Amino acid sequence: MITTPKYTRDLLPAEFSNDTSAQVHRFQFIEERARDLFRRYGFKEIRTPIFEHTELFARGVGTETDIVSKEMYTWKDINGDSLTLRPENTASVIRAYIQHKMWGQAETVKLFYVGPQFRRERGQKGRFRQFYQIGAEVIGNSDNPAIDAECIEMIMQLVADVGIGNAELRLNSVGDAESRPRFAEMIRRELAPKISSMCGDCQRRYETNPLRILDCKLDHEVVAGLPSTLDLLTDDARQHFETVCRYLDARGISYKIDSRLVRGLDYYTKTVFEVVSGSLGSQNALLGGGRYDGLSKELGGPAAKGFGFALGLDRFAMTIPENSGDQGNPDLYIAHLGAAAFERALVLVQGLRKKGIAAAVDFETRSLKSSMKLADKLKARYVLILGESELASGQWALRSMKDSSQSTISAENWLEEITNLVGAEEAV
RNA sequence: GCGAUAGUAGCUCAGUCGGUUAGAGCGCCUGGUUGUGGCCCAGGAGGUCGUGGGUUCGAGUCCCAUCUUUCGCCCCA
Repeated sequence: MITTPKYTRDLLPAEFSNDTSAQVHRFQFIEERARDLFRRYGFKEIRTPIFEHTELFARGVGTETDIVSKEMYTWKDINGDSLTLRPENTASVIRAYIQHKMWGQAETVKLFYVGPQFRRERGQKGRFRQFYQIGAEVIGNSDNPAIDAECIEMIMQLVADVGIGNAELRLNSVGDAESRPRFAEMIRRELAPKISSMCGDCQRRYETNPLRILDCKLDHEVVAGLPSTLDLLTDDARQHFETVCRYLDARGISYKIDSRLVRGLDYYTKTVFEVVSGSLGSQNALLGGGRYDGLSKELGGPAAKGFGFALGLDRFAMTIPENSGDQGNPDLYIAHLGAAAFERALVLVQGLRKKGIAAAVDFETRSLKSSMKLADKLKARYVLILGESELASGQWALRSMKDSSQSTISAENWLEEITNLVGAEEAV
């Protein structure tokens, strides 16, 4: 039997999946809520290729990151190009911003994306080799803290809209280009006497990227003893961060400042944040993001500033309440008896579907009993019973599966009567 | 890449010390008299016990290998 590749999975309709966190209607529900928010906040959708030139991610994400150094699906195309399945989407969006010279059209560009990303990681709860992200980016001349605050506001609104209650927002600033060397210098100075006893990763990071040591879980006691990097921010970066905090306060958005929060992508500057949920297990980040003022230039574009975030749809789907989303069951099922009724039913569903009603009909003619069973299994809200006596009398029976009540539909006015009854409740 | 778990029916699982035709619940199909779902009752279909090798008179059960799952480390969404 051919199955899904390692650590990938099918997202299925609810009736085919016991694993609620892999049911498509939950993903659709989250996407719908997100799209509605993006519309209100003025974000337009962008769809970038699922693969790009490898160089884009190497330069954009950073060669020192885990993602680029060991998690990318990279292959050589026939013409010799090195191509890579996108491990994240921000670099692609910035690439598109540059390629299409968007800065010439609008001072501030607001884009969002929805789609699969690929990283060759070992699977685990909430982590897959093909996973889905929704993200948004604000790109332009301005690095006004109001942008940071508005994006965070929007994303926290989404968290609330989909019904996630126990999420915590963590906030930090990783500083600007001038702050970074101060962090590194401080960390090297403080850790010089202790580094030989720290873990292998930290010893390597000590040389290559000292900031990442803050992320270490093994030597967290040593890390906890370090001075806060927030004290080392340049005036500009500090002021920016304080303003973001003030703007969030004004909106009534609560957050926890975590000076050890370091993100694994190299492009972040100043504001970084993530939202975690206690109910996720070890991979507890629901979403993450921040500011990346150097990325456009790094990729050969203008010196545009940027702010963005990505949320893990798979993890959202695990966290939203049990009954979220509409499984798409029929509004009405037609139980037909006999050849004449069957042919009539085929035309009736066409009319109902044109009116926006989810009408179902079985292609086999069967007993009324098994038709009713099927309607029950399909979770149809109503059953229209169409048999010989109904056709003869012009009085059709419409049964509510919820309360077992039955009413009569007249053959002359059937479409209106049914739409009124079935469609009216639909709107509720 | 490292560590740990598990793999028996569509699903969730039981299966004793190695010993006859491998079980249960749920689901599915059929029936319980005329054209009415759920509840109940009866019957039925469905399994190379992940795969390959080995030990043995005999392997779902023991050994080795391999694949896959899940969870943790790492890292991220």
